[in-house]
Amino acid sequence: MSVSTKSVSAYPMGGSRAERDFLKRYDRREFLAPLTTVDMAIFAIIDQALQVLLVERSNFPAKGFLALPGGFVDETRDATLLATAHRKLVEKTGISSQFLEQVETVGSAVRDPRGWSITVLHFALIDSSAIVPQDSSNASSKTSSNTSFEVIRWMPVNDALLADLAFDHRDLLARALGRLRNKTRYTALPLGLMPDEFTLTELQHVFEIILGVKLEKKSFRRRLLDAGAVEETGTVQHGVHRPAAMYRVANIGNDFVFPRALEST
Amino acid sequence: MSVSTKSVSAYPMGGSRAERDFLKRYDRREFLAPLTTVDMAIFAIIDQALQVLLVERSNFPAKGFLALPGGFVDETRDATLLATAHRKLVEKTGISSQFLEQVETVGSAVRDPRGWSITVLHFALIDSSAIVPQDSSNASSKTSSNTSFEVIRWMPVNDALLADLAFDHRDLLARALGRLRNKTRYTALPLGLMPDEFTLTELQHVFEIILGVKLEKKSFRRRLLDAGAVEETGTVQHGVHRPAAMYRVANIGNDFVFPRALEST
DNA sequence: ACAATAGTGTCTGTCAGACATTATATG
DNA sequence: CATATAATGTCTGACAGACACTATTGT
Repeated sequence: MSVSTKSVSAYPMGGSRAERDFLKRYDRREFLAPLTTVDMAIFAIIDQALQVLLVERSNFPAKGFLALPGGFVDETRDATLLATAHRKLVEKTGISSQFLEQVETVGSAVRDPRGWSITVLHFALIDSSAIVPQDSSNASSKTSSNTSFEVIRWMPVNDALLADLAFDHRDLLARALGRLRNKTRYTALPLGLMPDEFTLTELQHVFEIILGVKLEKKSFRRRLLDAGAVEETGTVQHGVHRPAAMYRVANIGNDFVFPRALEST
Repeated sequence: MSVSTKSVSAYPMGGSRAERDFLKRYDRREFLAPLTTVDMAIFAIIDQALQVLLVERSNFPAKGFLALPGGFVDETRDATLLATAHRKLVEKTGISSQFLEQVETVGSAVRDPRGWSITVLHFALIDSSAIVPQDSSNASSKTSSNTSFEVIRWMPVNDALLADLAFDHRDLLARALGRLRNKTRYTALPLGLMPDEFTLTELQHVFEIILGVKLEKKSFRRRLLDAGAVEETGTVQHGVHRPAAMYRVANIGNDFVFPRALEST
């Protein structure tokens, strides 16, 4: 009740002399902030299974354990948290992806033995056929906290959920996977896992792998075609029997949120 | 390919001597982490409008500007990020709420003049009739970064979205509001804004205030009653005309996700 | 009795599920 | 031409929207 909206000018333009003095004297190093990292659950379909990229930690803590790739914000290179996540993705896979999003942020006093720590968890979906094998000695895989090599390994998510991962990474993986599964029920998100061209049957199989249930062919095609999420390339894929029309992702970047979820039961 | 799942024991149990040595020598103070805060968009229905709690900043930077309440993780008191958010809520309103959730985390080099900063944005829904006016001199409103009083002010969200808020708080408010509006379309989330007892007409009005559209009475009642989200208290509210049955929230803590969204158009 | 609000009956439209049917390749 | 897979036709069921209708109170 004491501040009128009109009485203040837009922040941060200008800045009073007092504010400038404050900022000149301010030194972040005087304050202890939680250890903050960005962790990635990078998914791809490999050998007809949903797999997640893990790294073997080459440094303490949890040295030798498998972990989700991640690292610290590089203040000189990353303009935003999404940029940090994107950088991590490219470092590990050599490719970029439109299908990169924040899942949630987990922070607690006990999740890392170094002290109160926070991780901003993201997931990324990639087309496994586009992966560029990363040289382990690649300088870009070094981070401010890690100057050694990290061995990359893909593992089926069902195995990874049973493995002893570093820190709370099994829980983080479960959260990322939960988000992916949920969004698969009401969006066209799994398009992010497909190669440039694919058949609708192949796309349906990917949905089925993620959800762990069989889907109705007719409903599935109707949804995606009516929404304009995919478009025919004009070519066909010849197999042993009737050839299948090839499709590509249409209107990439669109979200394709469907009005009802699949398998609501 | 080089690490067998079986070859590692569960983390963090045990911990090798080398790991213990590493942790003994490790000092977080040597690393510069982004400035990390938890910010809150606390919503309530006041005067038939959706309002948000703002504070007038009493310290630099952005001194004098209105801002979403927030602050640093208190490593000695907060076990998790949710605990930090909950503590902030209680400090500002004097009450607790089951309807407190993380929205997203925003981080960039430019959002705070002190340097690379991150905020973990949450929203909370409260029953305005339960608010305990907080003494401005309440010691618990002091944080490690702020030892002065903060003036609390409720403002209709539509006004707040046009006001000059500190930092990027107008954007944060828009994000929290977007989440609230979206979830209002397919969950029973606005129950968090209701008093202990209410009529279905009152509840419908709250939904309408949030969404900014009129809803169909029959559909609205059918949804909530069929889902078991509310239950009759057995009492009625006498007004000028036909009395209305009073309801309370049923199965609090349940999420009540509906199979279809409202006003999908 | 009338005005105003609470509450119900019931029809329609949309879209996912089920499943039968037709289409088109290859061997 | 037999068979496997691709692709379509069409009926059903669940549930939101529309809106007319009935119910119950105070004045």
